[in-house]
Amino acid sequence: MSFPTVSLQRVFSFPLLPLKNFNWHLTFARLFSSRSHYGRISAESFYTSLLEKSTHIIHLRQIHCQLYTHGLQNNGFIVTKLIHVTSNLKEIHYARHLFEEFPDQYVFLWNAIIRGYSMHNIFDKVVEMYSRMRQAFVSPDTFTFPHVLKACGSLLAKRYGRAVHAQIFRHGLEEAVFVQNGLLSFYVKCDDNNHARIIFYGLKNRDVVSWTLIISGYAQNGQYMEALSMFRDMRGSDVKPDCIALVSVLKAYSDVEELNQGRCLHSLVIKMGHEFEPDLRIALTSLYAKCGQVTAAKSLFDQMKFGDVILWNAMISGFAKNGHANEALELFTEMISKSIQPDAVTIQSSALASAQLGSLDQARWMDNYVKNSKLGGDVIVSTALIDMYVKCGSVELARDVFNRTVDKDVVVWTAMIMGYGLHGWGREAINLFNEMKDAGVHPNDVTFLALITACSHCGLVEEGWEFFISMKDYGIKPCQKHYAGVVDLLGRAGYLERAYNFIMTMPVEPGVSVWGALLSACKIHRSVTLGEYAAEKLFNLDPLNTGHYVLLSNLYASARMWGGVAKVRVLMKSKGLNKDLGYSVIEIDGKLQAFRIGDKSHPRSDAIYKKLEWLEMRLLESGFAPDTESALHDLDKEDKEVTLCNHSERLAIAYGLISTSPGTTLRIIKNLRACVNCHLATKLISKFVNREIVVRDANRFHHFKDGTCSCGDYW
DNA sequence: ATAGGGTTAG
Repeated sequence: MSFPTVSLQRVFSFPLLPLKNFNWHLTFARLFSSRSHYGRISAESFYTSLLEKSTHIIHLRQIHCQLYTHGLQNNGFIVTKLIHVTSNLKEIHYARHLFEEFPDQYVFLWNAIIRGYSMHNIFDKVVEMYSRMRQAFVSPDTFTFPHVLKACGSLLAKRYGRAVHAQIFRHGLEEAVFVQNGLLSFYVKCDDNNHARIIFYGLKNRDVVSWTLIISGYAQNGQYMEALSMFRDMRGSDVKPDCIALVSVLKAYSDVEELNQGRCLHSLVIKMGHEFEPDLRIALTSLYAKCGQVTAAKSLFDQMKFGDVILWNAMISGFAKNGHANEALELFTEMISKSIQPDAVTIQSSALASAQLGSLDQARWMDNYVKNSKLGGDVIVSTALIDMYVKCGSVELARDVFNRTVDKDVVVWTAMIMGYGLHGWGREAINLFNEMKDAGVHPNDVTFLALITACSHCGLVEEGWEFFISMKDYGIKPCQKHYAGVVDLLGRAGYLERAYNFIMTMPVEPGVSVWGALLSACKIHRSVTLGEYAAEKLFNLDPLNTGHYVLLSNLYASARMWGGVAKVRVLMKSKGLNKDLGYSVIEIDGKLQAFRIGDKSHPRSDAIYKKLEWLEMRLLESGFAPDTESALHDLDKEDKEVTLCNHSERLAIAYGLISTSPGTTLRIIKNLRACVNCHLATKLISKFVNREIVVRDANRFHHFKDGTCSCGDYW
């Protein structure tokens, strides 16, 4: 069979296209020199070369026209190639046009158009074309199935995928490793590990892709042990892991925060000479960051000269998740200054960092940045912004973001419900929940957690209890957090016995969060015996958590049991634990200023203390009588700080008063829970200085105004 | 011409 040929003379007589970056003469010269037969080359190789150099749709249209000029429009080889290049240039509609006008499409043409849709993730079209192909009685081959299976997996089209599996079987392709890996990938995406395993063990020749698929399949399902034992099996086989396989295993280690195993894999990476592979760098950076090894992560990050967005994201989220909010935000601005385009994930992590910082100015800046970027429409970005505004003290601005979010999913609704709850607006939370149901969005487990917490924060005991009971109507099984939420709801309201009985009827073993909620309720209501019981459980379950010891100590102190206080102190010393020092942060002109108890480090210290004296005087005039606990004498200095409330909050208020114009809202963030005395004092202060004071404590928000607090003294 | 991985909200 002889291919149609095009003489070079005729080629040169084509009208040459005046296009930039497209040197026809050079193309011909290259063709010419690579041929032994001067003058004549096959049309196939000529157009292949031409198409490989095409960079614009205009080139393709011209080539398409030329095919007609030379009667080559029905040359399957060339048109297939044309469809390929057209798809590569994202001109999928034009590719489809080329396909449709071709007479008698055969398997090559079908594969080309299916590939085109597949590579641009237009999966419903992949399935549509595959169905049409079968209706046309064209037999799919080993090149068709991988695309079709990818589409089925991405669409989670389980039934269709099973049918495709059957067709693969009928075509006798059970030995084709590409097709079988496609099936493996399909079952992994559909969370069907049983079938994935059957395919994997049925494979005669497993390649590195098969191994990677089965490992990441287990990891995605949370079956980390199986994933890692698969990796061991792989090491025992004759298939050598490549970069992608190593990245998958590293991810499994980072997800379970297995730092030591991860380190071993790091040395394997070095041994195999992959340490400078960018993708492995990212995986390693992420591993160290997730395991809290921020310094190690940063040094890996710094060694990368040309990092892409994902590397920056890994580092920013690593900082943000480990409480290094400032470093995270510094990286974010550095990234922008280096003209690396942030994406939705970058915003997410940076918004998380802003939320931790608690600075409303910073939050507004992030919001503005998003508004001016193309990322505003992203639901995940909106959710992150809502949570950020909520944690920076502004439910109103959070609501603005919420209102302008189109296509609200359950996570956005839940974030907003949670926001209302955090600020003590339980009724608004419940109303929003009803709106959400009216909008046809189904609540999930986190939604109910948000509702129970919201009710708990403002004493809506029966409402909260009803939400807990109604979970089963939605087919949602409560987990530890829900049980802890209910214990908090009941206990905080003073129903300690009901809370205890509730714990006793739990179908699962109560965990740290449940006992912690009970102990904290016991502290509020000074129930020593039950509190000691809860503390004992906590010391067994979680012996190194400072918070539990402090709670018990405070419980003893509130009941004036100084022996108990001393006992806890000794216990803590024996475990080498120290109390967290209290501090308060206030934002003035976008700058955060932290104060500790008795802090005199600020340059304006004299003025601050003068204002503080004035505040104390006015407080006494307003009838502020510190709780009698304040007169405690049996406590050492440190215990007094905690019991009396550390005065950092009042220092921050004093600084705020002298640094802002009258009427400005003061926004304060503290690391510990609000104490009784400070809460009372701040209420009074808000009245006589005529300011709104917003305080974020370790647990929730308080809005002080006109002598009252939004929490209704219930926290 | 076809398959696997890395960042990810409440």
